[in-house]
Amino acid sequence: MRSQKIEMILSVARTMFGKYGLKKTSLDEIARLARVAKGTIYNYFGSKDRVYLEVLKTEIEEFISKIREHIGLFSSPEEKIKVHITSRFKFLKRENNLLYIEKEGDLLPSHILQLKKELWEREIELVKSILEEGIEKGIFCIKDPKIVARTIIHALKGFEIAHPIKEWGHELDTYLSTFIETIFSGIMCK
Amino acid sequence: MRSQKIEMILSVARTMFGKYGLKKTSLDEIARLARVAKGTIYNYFGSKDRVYLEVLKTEIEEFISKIREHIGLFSSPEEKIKVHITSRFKFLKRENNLLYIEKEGDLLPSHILQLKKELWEREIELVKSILEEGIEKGIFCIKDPKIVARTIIHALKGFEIAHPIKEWGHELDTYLSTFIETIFSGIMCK
Amino acid sequence: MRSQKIEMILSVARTMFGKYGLKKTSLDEIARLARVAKGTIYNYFGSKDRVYLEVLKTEIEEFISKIREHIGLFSSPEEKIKVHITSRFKFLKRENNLLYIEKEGDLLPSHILQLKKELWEREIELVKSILEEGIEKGIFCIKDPKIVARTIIHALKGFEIAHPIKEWGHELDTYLSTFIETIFSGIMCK
Amino acid sequence: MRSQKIEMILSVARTMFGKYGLKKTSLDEIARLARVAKGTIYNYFGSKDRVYLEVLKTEIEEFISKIREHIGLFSSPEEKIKVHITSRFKFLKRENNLLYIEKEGDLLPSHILQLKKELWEREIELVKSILEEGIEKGIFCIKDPKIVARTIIHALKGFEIAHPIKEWGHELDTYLSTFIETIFSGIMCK
DNA sequence: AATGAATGAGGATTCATTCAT
DNA sequence: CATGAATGAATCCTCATTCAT
Repeated sequence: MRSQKIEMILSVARTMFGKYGLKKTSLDEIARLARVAKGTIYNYFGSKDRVYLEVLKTEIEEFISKIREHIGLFSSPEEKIKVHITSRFKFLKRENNLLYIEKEGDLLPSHILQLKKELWEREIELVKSILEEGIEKGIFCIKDPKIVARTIIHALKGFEIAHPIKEWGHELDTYLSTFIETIFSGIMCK
Repeated sequence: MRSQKIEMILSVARTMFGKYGLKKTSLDEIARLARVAKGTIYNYFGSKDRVYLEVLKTEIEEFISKIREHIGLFSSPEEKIKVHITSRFKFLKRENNLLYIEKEGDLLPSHILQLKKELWEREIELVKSILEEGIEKGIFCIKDPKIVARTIIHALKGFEIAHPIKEWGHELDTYLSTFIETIFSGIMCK
Repeated sequence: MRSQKIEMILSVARTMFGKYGLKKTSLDEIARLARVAKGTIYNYFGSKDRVYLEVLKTEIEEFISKIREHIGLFSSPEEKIKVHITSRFKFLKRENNLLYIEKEGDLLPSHILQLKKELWEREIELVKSILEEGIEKGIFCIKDPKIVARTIIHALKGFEIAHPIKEWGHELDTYLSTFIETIFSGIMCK
Repeated sequence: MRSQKIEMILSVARTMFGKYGLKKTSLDEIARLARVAKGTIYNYFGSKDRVYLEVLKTEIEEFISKIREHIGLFSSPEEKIKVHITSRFKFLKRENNLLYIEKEGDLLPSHILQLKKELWEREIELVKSILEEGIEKGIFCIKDPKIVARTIIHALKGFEIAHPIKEWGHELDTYLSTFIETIFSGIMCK
């Protein structure tokens, strides 16, 4: 059971990192808003990076489990893919999201970048397994499910880059529909 | 005609920004390598951001015109799309590239992010026009060329994120082939 | 009888202070390695300095008694002086030694510096008494045994400064021989 | 020609480093007393260490040249040695001296320690050359002038350790006389 | 007696920007 | 035009010490 102070620190950190990123968020500010001494943060986490890492890890696990949960509600591979995509964006729509695109680019320490990359691989694996299920059932007709999975995830990530969360309204839904449709027309058996 | 000093500054800035990003490049260093006084840079550009902006603008124009040039060599829409994709990556493979994904993420001032976003829109427009040409010629069978264009560009950008330039070797070619194939199987008329 | 915790703290402190010095050793680290809470150290010692003081005192007593013990094995003043010198260096060669030169220089609190100074005076007294014994026996011909004692001790300390322990190999032995010889040719009766 | 600011910084730095040592002197304080911005110090020196280094270098050169100068006034080797010793202490008696013993012990960066060690070697060489001169002239009867030189310098350094400058009054003179005498009785030909 | 959470002052370093010459 | 000296705010991190439990 984590102390209230830790929770407070993590909560503030999540907000600040989400809003301003690792570099532009200072521990001074986190400490001030969390009403703790800066030293306290160091007692718990040891470094700024570690605070970021902790927040990020939590967020990643939430992200993956949320998607899995939603997917679990459906049995047809088509539905699963659709739900994956919509769940994904629903999650990313949350304010101040650390997973939302590459908020920091190259400026993140390598072990943090690594963590992010691992997340994408997990997501790709998830999609791949759905595709394979679809292939077995004779619904999807594609040669390389891994590459198609990658294409899908990449396209979704690319979309994030081009469009800041704030602008996501109806346009997003329209886009997603057409996107999903396009994808399916490429992978469904004729 | 820009003075030789300006050219020198921009040239050095391009290299440094490309290598280390906006935040991690100091004007001190640019001034030193360009063999001018820091004050001189301020005389010409007024701020660090403006220097970055200038470099970025140049690069964007180069990027677009390079792609256009390559596309112009072909007449079939399919070829044009393929060439667009390959030209794109060939350009981004160049060392110290400011356009390569979001090297800086949120750390870039908003008017610079704006500029980048405009670039992607221009690129999407480019692809869209090719798609429309294909539709007219009865080669492509899709409803909304704008969204498909977006999907293509986004997927390409997503790929950049997941794979640092350095890792681009044969894998890139394989990926691109499959990617192109997948895309085409989705948009070509049956 | 000191509690086991105190012994543990002192033991760890000795190692750490010996390795890294007063300034560069943190109580956090001592507490961690001694498997006690930092507060416990404060309960027993009151401050970091006092911990250092305690360790130093122990070491000083060991140093002096070791030398006395070795000297006691010989009866001729010449031998005693030689043995003093060699015992001295043998002791200082031990890893993580608090007495080895001025590991901390001015950074030590004045009452600790005082303690160190007292040690040297005790050592000088020791040598002086040997010299006096030699004078009585007609072996040493010197006017002021106190100053000669001082010279000897000082020269030995000066040697420590110029040559870090790690470099002590054969060179040390050669140096010591010549040093002893030089000293003796100055103090022995012709 | 160094600017007035640089001179001011170095002057303040010399005083502060001399009084409190490298670790315990903050650049904040140097900047404040020198009436410059901290950044200015970094413009000139790049780091705290470099400031210390600069001060130390100056002091070393002064030290050596002062001794040489005084020695030059005498022609007999005996006098030269005596003058070396007294000049040495006269110099070290100056307030806030960086050369006075090992003010910082192990806490100095290695390249600074190196510089200090080089100084002692230079001083030993100086004494050695005087001893050799004395041997040629048939005044000194010793086998290894290098080791004897070392012994002399070491003994002098050892003395510094045991006795803080402040306590140097008459005692110093008495000590030096006896010390010199003892040394000479050991090295002069019978 | 023992703990360990919490503090907060202190210090080195970086760098965009200004401005007098 | 060009310079480059000077600034000072901003930021991360350390650690001895206190104190409520």
